[in-house]
Amino acid sequence: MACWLFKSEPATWSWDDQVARGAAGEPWDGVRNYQARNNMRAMVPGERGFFYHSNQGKAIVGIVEVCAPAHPDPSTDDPRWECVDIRAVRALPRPVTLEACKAEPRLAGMVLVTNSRLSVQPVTEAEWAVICEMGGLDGE
DNA sequence: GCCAACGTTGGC
DNA sequence: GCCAACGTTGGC
Repeated sequence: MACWLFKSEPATWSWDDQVARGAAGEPWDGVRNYQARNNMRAMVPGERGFFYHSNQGKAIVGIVEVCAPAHPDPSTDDPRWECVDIRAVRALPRPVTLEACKAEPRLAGMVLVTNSRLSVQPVTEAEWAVICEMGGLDGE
């Protein structure tokens, strides 16, 4: 199973907003970047991702699950754009900051570190495990 | 608030 | 198809 990372500015859509949606989840709409869209197209329901707060917080704060495969983005009529739905799974006991990721040698190749502008990113299994450990989870 | 990095657009 | 101009993102 592939792992992912979703970035959001908390002022626009925060982890708390995501949690408030509960099991119904929320379309991850508004993405207007081909690489990010392609990543969402590759997602399969049940796969998990990290939820990252950009700008304010700059930390991975929770884990989400893809609950609907890619479908047309409801926020536009442009057929080029698609999105998946995600739902909150759990918060990380300890948020993992961008600073901490940069300081961890095992995460040197992580997209969040090397291309911070990509809003929907792939995460390797190894990176997933390291961040779970840093965040206070044994594995997930 | 600044600015560097990056992606997209559009003229040629 | 190239590339300059522009807009946006996001760390600092």
